[in-house]
Amino acid sequence: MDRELLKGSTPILLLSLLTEGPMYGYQIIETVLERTHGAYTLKEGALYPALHKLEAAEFISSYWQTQDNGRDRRYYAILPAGSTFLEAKKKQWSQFVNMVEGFVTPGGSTGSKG
Amino acid sequence: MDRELLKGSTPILLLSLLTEGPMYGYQIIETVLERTHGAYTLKEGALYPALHKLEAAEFISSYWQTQDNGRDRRYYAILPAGSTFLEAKKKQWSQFVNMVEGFVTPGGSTGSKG
DNA sequence: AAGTCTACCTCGCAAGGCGATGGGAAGGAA
DNA sequence: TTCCTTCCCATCGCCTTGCGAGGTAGACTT
Repeated sequence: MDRELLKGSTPILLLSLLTEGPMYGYQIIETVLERTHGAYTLKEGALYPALHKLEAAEFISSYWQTQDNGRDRRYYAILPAGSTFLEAKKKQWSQFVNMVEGFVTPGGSTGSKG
Repeated sequence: MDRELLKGSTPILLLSLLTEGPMYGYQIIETVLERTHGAYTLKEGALYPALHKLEAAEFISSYWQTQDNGRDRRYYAILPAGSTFLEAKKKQWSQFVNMVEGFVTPGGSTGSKG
């Protein structure tokens, strides 16, 4: 997986994931790993800064939760503003994909959805 | 258009464009502008370094050509190695798109093509 | 006690796009 | 001639983002 391709798409990934419910960092990494069948390992050095940035922008919120074994985990949950932002990002995403595909397959569908 | 999304996709754009025939820098900028109906302006600060890098990697070659009016233009043409590279990049691209879409639409098609 | 797993986080680096800036030639207007 | 616009090339510093490496620490296993 080309890392450069990832740049800018991490917020979409994170926000989409959190739409399904609150998750904690380590869980996010594992989930991404599972769903991509090991193809993409979200790195901690990318995840945590991204999460913090999203929280600073008030697109997500976090709270610590203690497990039965006494360990604490920091959960992240999406906020309404985050959902709005996600929708906008999704539109940008499909426009972007359509644009690239338009060049890759000039004869094909330039795409009218989005 | 989110610039961060662009990172890493410029070589695909450039190589795809050059597959249609040799082009010069200014022409590439104009073509992208036209085809995206003004949505995406390929910046010179992104274009030329990318072109030079592609040439250094021997994926494209360049030659100066004098016009009727005496002005010189630097044309870029794709090389066989560039075509091979493009195909690999395209595969990466669709895998990447599939991955992101898999998260954006968890219930939808996780995608089996690519 | 040592090792492993979970779970958090930060730092320095590299890569790539952007805005700014600059050089220079052709062509038309004043 | 001078000025402006268009065409055409290119570089530089800045910013953002992902990555590898490193650090902290509690719980459980050996």
